[in-house]
Amino acid sequence: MPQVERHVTKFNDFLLQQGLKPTSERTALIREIFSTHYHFDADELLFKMKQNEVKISRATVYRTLELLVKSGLVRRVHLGEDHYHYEHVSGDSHHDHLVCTVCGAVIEFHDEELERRQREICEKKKFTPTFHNLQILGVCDACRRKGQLPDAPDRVRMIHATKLRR
Amino acid sequence: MPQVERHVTKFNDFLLQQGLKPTSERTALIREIFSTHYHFDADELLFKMKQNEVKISRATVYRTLELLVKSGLVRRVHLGEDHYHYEHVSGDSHHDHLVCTVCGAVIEFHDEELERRQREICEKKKFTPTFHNLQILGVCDACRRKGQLPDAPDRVRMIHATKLRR
DNA sequence: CGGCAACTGAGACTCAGTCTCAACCGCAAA
DNA sequence: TTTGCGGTTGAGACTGAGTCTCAGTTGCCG
Ligand SMILES: [Mn+2]
Ligand SMILES: [Mn+2]
Ligand SMILES: [Zn+2]
Ligand SMILES: [Zn+2]
Repeated sequence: MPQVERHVTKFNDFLLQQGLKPTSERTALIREIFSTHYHFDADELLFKMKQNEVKISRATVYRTLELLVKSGLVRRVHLGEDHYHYEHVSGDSHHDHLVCTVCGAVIEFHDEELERRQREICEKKKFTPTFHNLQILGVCDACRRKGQLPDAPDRVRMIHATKLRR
Repeated sequence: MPQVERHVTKFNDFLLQQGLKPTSERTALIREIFSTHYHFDADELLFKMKQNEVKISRATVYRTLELLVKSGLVRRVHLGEDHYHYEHVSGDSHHDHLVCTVCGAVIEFHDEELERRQREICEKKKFTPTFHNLQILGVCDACRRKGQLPDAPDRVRMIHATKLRR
C-alpha cells in the first residue's frame, strides 16, 4: 500500500520544515504505525519494533510520537484505560469510541446529533468547549454472541497484544 | 451540617457488615470528604488531612477510598487528567462533567437526550454499553469573562489546591 | 578538516497508585 | 489476666507509564 509512503513523505516534509531530520528511526516508526496499527499504545509500538528488526529506545518512541502528534498525522486519545493510546488522523475529523471491555475492540463513530446536543448543553451552562472526550465501554457484538461477560465497569482492563516488558 | 454524620453512619454500617472496623482514621477521612470536597483527588485529600491535625498514611487514604467506593458513598471518575478523581454519590444518579481547563472548575450535568442518543448509537452498532465517560473540556463563564485562555487541549493541566508532595 | 546542531540510547527520575511487612490494636476464649 | 487472632496501620519498597538528562553519534556546512 502506497498509503504508508504518503504518510512518510508528509512526516518528512513536516520535519524538514521544522529544521528536524527524517532519521531512520523516525521513518521506521511511522512506517510501522501506518502499515498496521490504528489504535495503539507506546508499549505496543515498542514491542512491534523489537519484533521487526529495528532496535529503538523507549525515549525515541515517545519523542517520535510527540512529533507525529504535532505534525497532525497522529492523535493521542483516551480509551478508558490508564495510559494513552494513539490513532491515525484520517482526513475525516473528530469521532468518539465504543470500547469492548472483553476483547479490546475499538469501534469509532461520529454522530452529529450527539455533537449538537453537547454544544447546546455548553451554551445553556455558558461554557465554551474546546474539546471533548467520550468513551462508551461495554461488550461488542462478537463478544456478546460468545456470551462473554464484561469486567467490572470501574476497573476496566483491556486485552492487548502480548508485550515485552522493559 | 448533620449530613456529614449521616455519611459517617452509613459507612460504619457498611464496615461492620463487612467485618471491618470503623477506625478513627477512616472516620476522619470520610468526615473530611463529606464536609468539604465534592470532586477531589487522593493527594488533595492527603494534604487536607495533614493540614487538619490527623496524620494518615498514603496507603490508608487509598485503602479507605477503595472502601468508600465499594460502599457506594463515593465514585471514582475521570476528569480528563492523568489521575483519578473522586466525587460524592448523591442520591441522584449518573452525570457527566464540564471541566474548565483554566480554573479547574467542574460543572456537572445530566442530559437525558444525550443519554438516549448514546443508547441509539450503541444499538445501531450492536454494542451493549455498560458504562460511559464524557468530559467536555473548555472555559467556564467566569474565566471567559476574565479573558483567560485555555491550555492546549491535549495537554490539559488543571489548577489544584497547593499540594504537599511526599 | 572542524564545528555544530540535531539525534540517539541508556538509564535516572517522577508521579500515581499498589503492595508488603512488621508493629499494633481490641476483643474474646482459655 | 494472659493469650491468640483477625483486622489496621505506616513506612517504605515497588510498579508502570511517561519524562528528562547526559554523554556519545551523526551528518551537514563552512
Ligand atoms: Mn479512534
Ligand atoms: Mn461529578
Ligand atoms: Zn469484544
Ligand atoms: Zn474556569
